[in-house]
Amino acid sequence: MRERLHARGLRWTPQRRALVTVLSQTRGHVTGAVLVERCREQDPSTIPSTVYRTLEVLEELGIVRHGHGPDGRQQYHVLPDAEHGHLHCRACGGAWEISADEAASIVAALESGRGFAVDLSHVTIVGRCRDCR
Amino acid sequence: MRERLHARGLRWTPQRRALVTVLSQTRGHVTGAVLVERCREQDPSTIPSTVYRTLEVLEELGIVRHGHGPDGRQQYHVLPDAEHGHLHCRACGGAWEISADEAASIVAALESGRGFAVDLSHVTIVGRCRDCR
DNA sequence: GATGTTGCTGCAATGCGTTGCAATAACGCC
DNA sequence: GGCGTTATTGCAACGCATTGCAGCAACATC
Repeated sequence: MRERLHARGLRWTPQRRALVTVLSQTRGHVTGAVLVERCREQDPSTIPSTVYRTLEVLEELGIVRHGHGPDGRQQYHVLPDAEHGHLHCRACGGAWEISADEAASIVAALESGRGFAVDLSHVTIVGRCRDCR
Repeated sequence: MRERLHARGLRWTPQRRALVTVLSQTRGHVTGAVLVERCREQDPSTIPSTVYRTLEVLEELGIVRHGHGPDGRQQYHVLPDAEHGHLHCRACGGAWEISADEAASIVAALESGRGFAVDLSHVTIVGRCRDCR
């Protein structure tokens, strides 16, 4: 981590170390607020704006990705094995991942039809799941 | 409008009238904040929470639909002629609509594969447009 | 037109996230 | 180790949206 930051002229600070530590203990999806809270557990003096700004930096480095939940709130996921989208059931609140394969058809359609490059990891599709219909 | 509200046991108030007036003068997409501001122009005593609550009611009646912009903020569109999704360019901020036809492939894929019913109007896809790539 | 119900409003507080700015402290270099 | 540069931090204020609650007022009924 430190080297990757330095390579871009960025700095390795205690606050960043704390967030990276928290992230390394995180699986799946987390909201920004949860990350702030977990950082606070480690260091109660943590400031939200610092966390959010660090997340921005880490996203540029490709360490995390963020999208928005059905309510529009931030959702981060760490070190995605593969790029994927998100599926949310409006009724039960359940969440699933959409694999690149599953999304291939629409990605290809927008690509060829409009020349639009979809950022799949930022896609959240809302609707109703099988059980809730 | 009044009748549709009454049919559900709801009430027709001056505040709702104001918002409906604003909406009737609105085309395309608007953020919640903009709607609040426009209502304020008509009636400076407008309260945000009332506007948002009324929007909720109108959404249940199918008068408006809301989704989230690339930043997660609310975006409303009025009386959609046809259900459609949204496409946002991360670089230039441009926005386009995705027709039901264009989205048909993924809607069908999620439907048959998972039994998931997509709410297309709530879908926002972010990426980079042809010009910005 | 008066009255009772109960859906709505106004308000205040809260939550999540962003931004501007001055002070701080990493880092490279000697 | 000391020094200068400048990326970061802390803080305070702001913006958008949501929620709880007490009082108000639309509406149906008489």
